[in-house]
This record gives sequence, structure tokens and C-alpha cells, in this order.
Amino acid sequence: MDALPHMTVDIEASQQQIALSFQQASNLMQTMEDQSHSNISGNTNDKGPSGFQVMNTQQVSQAIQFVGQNHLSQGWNGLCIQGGQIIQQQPQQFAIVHTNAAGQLTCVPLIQSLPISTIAQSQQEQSVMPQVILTSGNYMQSLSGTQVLIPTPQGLAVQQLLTLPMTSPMVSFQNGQLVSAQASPVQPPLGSLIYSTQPQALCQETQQEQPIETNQLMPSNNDGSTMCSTQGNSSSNVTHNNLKVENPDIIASTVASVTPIFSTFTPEMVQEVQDQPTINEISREGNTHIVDGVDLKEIKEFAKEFKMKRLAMGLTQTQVGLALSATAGPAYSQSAICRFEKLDITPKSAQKIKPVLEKWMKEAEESYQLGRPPNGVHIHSPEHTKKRKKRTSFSNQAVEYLNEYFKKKTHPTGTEISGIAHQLGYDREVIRIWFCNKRQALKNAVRLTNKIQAPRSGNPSGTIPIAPALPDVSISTVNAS
DNA sequence: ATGCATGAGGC
DNA sequence: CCTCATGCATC
Repeated sequence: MDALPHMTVDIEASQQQIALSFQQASNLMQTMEDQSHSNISGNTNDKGPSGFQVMNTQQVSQAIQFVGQNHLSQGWNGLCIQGGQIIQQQPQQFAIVHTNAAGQLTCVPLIQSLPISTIAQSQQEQSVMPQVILTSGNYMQSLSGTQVLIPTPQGLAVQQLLTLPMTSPMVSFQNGQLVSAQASPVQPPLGSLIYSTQPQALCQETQQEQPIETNQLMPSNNDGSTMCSTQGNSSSNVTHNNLKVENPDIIASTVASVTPIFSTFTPEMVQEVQDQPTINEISREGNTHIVDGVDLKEIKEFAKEFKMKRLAMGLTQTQVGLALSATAGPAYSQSAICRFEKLDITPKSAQKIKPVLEKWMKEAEESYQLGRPPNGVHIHSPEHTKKRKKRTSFSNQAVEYLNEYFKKKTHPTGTEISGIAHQLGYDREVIRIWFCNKRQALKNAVRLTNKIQAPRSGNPSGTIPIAPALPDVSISTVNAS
């Protein structure tokens, strides 16, 4: 480090995502929280592998300082990177971010590397909008189009990230224009490069794979007590306290008799499952943006925008749900909001929820700008009076058995359901519901299974990869008895 | 984020 | 009995 203040963050060379990926940032912040006993992330409910993370300057600074021995130069004060996730913040700052081949991230505060006159001019023109300019190659290219949500005195602004096609961090200003040292033509034009408010496609959220089945024959630690989780409450009317593997051999042989034929679902099996494909599924099929009179593109964009704004305001899905229920009109739970943001719903549902969220967000933004929390976020759950059946927790053996059965037959007959219930020792209704839910989940899970291949590395086109891998529910006959 | 439950609407 | 939209509870 010398005259030109900058910071460098070591990133594993193998790291495919630049800089602090969300996971890294999360881990870091978690670690820092652990060590400092302070809440850095400030959001415990919604953090996870997907989505993006909004960090304030201090958080970014802490994260970065924590990573390396290098220090953040004092003047540096804004912005941060991601790997398809988020970035933010702090108006009135300029920085160039660069990753080199070794996977190092370099941030150069333009405010110290650019002629002051240029900055002053830009600040005037753009008001308080921060300027984020990314340079470098492939990694950064993949960021192009990523949006950054920036709280400004005027409210939340969305800025799109664009990348400069260059491999060197060297850039300079000439006549007030940013010029690549490699003299390669910069496109799009710098004007739009530097500042764009039009929301456009964000990079795909990363989502965690979830194996459809566990197929794990019980290790020794799974004794009868776990056949039905009672959550430490043995007094409630849990259905299966008595369900024990009295004779594990029976279970085992039973499972075997079901004759598992697939260890995993094959892609071909899936295609016809879709009665009500989710939005993500539809878009992957290509072209069509209008389904059932619903503009999917619009909904997808709104879903992303909604999530960004929610996070920017520091609200969890739960808080939004509570706030929603505190206002007039239809309310939706955290689950619903989660599914909406993930677009893990049918177009019909999305269309129904969207205006509700839209309206709420609008009001919330206004509140936010006034420096007060949106209505209702403080409200606490009213004790629901209805007695709900305690959630059944199937044993691993039972789940495995059911999964194997499901692979063979997604619609067991009434008689078969009874048989299964008897065999496993669960209520018949519970088994029936299990199959219902399994079928339903199957439809919504299709898109999750295809991110296994190249969610991050390839996919330069930015399109969503396709490769569902689930069985065809429609094969089996529906039968009642 | 997701598994099981509920209830509406429908054959 | 099924699908579908949703939610509570739990992972």
C-alpha cells in the first residue's frame, strides 16, 4: 500500500465468486459477532445461503479487516461486493473494485484517486448517488446487471452494476470520462454505465440444494424415542409415543419389499408433473412471460425488488408478515413471503399476493424515509386460539419407507395408505397427508434440483439453468377407496 | 427455509 | 379423496 490507498482482501483462488460471497460474509459476520458479542448482521431470521446481504459500511469494513491482515484505508467508506449478492452503501463515495487472477479483491476509493473536480462535479450531477464501478474479467462480468439498493435521503434507490471489460484495475479519467487502460471500447456508454435506475435482471439467487430423500438407514443413535419427535413435550397428545422399532427387522424387510427402483429421480420423470408450475419453472421453459394472464417477468422483478427493499430497511420476513397482518386487507405469513420472494408459488398466487406486498412496501418506504418503522412491525403474534394438531415428525425409517413408496407410486390407493399407516404405525390420515404434501412439494421442488450444475460458474447468458429431476406424479393412478 | 396441517373447492 | 393455497411449527 502506498500513496494510493486501497485495500486487498485475500480470497481463495478456488473461490468462484468474487470477494466476499454471501456465505463468506455471513460466516465472517457470525464469527465477528461471536467474538465481539455484538450483533453485526442484525438479522437472524432471514439469513441464509440465498438472497443477498446488506451491509453497512462499518460491517463491510469489519468483515474485510477481519479477513485479511490488510487494513482498510481510512478514507474508504462505501460500497461492497458480493458474489451475486449484495452490496452497498454509503452515499457520496466512489470506489473501483477489482479482482485479479489470484482472486484478490481490490477496492480503490475513487475519492482519493480521482481529481477532486471530477468528483465534485459528479456529486453535483448525481446528487448523493454512490458510484460503483466494477472492473476486471469474468467474475465481475457475472455481476453485471446486479442491482444495488441504496438508501438515500430521498428514499431507496436502485442502481444497476455494470462492468468494465478489462483485466487490469487500471482506469483513469480523461476529460471527466472513465477510460480503460487497455483502451478497449467500453460498453455500454459510460453515462449509463455509471448510473442506471432501471431495475433489470438480477443475478440468480443461490439456493441450497435439498436432497429429496435422505435414504439413510438409521444409525444407532436413532432409537424409538426419535420415531416421533415430541419436542420435549411428552404430555401432549402426540400420536406416536408408542411407536417404536420393536422389531427393526420388520421395518427393514418392509422397506426392501417396496423395492426401490430409483436412487434418484431422473429428469425425464418430471416433465409432466406440472399442473401448476411455479413461476421459476415457467420462466425456465423459455419465452413466455404471460401465463394465465399474469406477467411473470413483472412479478419476478417485483419479487427481487421487494426483497431488496425489505432487507435494506432491515426487516425480516417475519416482521413484514406481522406488519401485514396489522394492516387492513389480506395478510400473509412469513412463509408466504418467503415463498413469494423465492417465487416458489404459482403465478396465480403471486398475482394475488403481489399487490398486497406492493401496497405495503409503498407505505413502509414512506415510513422508512420518515425514520420510523413501518406500521405493525413491532406487533407480536396474537395467540392463536385454534388447536392445531401437533406436527408429526416421521422417523427416518418411516420417511425412507415413504419415499421409496412414493417413487413407485405417488398416488397410493386408500387401501394402500391404510396398509402403509399400519405398517409404520402412524395414523392413516397422517400418511395420506404426507403423500398429498409430497406431491405438492414435488411440483414446487423441481427448480431446486437443477441448480446443482453450474449455478455460479458458467451460465454467462444469465439465464436460469434447466434440469429438473423428479418423478412424474401423473404416472400413478389416482384412486380412492 | 421447509415439513406437516388445515380448509376450500372440486370431481 | 384430490389439488392448491397457506400457515404454524420446526428444522
